[in-house]
Amino acid sequence: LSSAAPTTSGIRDRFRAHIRDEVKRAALRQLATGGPQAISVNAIAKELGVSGPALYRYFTNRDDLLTELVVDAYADFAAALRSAADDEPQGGEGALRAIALAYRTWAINEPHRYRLLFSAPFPGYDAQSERLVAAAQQAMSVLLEVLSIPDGKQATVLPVELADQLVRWMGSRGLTDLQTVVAYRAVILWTRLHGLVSLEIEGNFASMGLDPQRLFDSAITEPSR
Amino acid sequence: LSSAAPTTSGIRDRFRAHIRDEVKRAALRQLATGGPQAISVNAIAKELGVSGPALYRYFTNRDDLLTELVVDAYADFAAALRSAADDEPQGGEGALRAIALAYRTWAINEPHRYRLLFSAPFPGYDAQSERLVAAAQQAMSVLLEVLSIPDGKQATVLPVELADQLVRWMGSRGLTDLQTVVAYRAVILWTRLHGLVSLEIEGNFASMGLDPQRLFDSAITEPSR
DNA sequence: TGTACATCAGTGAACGCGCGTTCACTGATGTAC
DNA sequence: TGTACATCAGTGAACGCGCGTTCACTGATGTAC
Repeated sequence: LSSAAPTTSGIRDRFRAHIRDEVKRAALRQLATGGPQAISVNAIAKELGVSGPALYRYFTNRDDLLTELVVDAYADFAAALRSAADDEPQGGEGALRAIALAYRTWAINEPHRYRLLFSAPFPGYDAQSERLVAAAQQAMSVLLEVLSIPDGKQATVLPVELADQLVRWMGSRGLTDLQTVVAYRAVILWTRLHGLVSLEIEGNFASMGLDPQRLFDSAITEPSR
Repeated sequence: LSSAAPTTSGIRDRFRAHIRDEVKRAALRQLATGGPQAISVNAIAKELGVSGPALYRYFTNRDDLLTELVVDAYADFAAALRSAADDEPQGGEGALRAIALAYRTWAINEPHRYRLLFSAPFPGYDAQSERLVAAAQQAMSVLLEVLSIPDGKQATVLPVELADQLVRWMGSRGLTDLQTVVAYRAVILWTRLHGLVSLEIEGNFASMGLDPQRLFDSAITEPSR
């Protein structure tokens, strides 16, 4: 019923918003502990010292709550990247470095939320809801825009089809003044960051005795190797 | 009880092995459909037209079955890479290409199994069992060995600590005649392959309108960009 | 300012469901004499 | 070759558990007169 945002900000509405927040925080705690399917309406209620059905005053159902978590994570992640990019002189040598660092830091600090965005989603959960798609697209715009750092490298020759697809995507996202090759570079950079970060998150480097931080630094320092 | 491998290969033993296999295949089907936690003893039994408790003749419990699946996946994945490497003239220009292709092909064909290896594992599942660790280490040896392709690039200067860690890992895996820088290169290549493949698997490129195959080809064709 | 009423947060019981696992058992099947 | 016995695959009932969700309800709390 009542998952609509409260436009009128009466006393009760502010109370509602506050509780919604507490529920979400408890859900994130469970996510961090036991993975996505550990998020349980009843368990959250118990954690908040309240009966299970009480939560249905604040979220229409479990899926509604999960959607909220994902949407929040997208926004949070995008904001972190944006902020890192804004702190740095645009297009400077350190820009990529700063953004890469922000990317990793966010993921390392909240691996479960990072997984929520880029790893296997909730089982039996519909990831095609309008809200979700919108949130995802917005975050991806920020991510790729921020990673679109022109470098002095020789021009890459892209297959026409790929170039077309990139142009189409850029158009749909309002990034019209972007070189196609730069957009391509941004996508590639993203895949590299994700590769490093997602393997680190699952403990793959640690189990090999490699220091993830150092590995990341080396990989980022000479991105062209 | 009876999860030990049958050394004596009597009639009943072969029967057992056959059923064990059918159970695993059903489990993989459920994994493909509903994710890791959709693998249910009772559901598998139903699919095989048998009562739930019957399966306890073949696996001591659910975790035992899961372990089996993961171990199999590691072996299978490693075999695919090994085979691709063996089909190619060693160290040749096409070697990396062939292995990258094999890597992607395996992952694309069985994304759920690929996730089993490199994405978030089963919730509440102990991934530290001896069998599992052994299987994982063996597969990683193959993966990195196969990716250890010397190239003509200028020497990379690695931080001492990272170099030490790499040497130690190589030693523990019996890869003594490997240059440290080449091992480093292999790790980096792995992170790039994983980045591309894991993002493709979750549909991230498709949702941007990008052809994953073409993107992969471009990324692999100019790995130094 | 004081009172009456409508709103709504939260409760407890109940629903049907599926899970992993145990237990005592039946009955077929391979094996040993 | 024929019979007796031990093995063992599979059954059905039962265990305790937790899940999401509904329902009719109580009682406090904000609001309107």
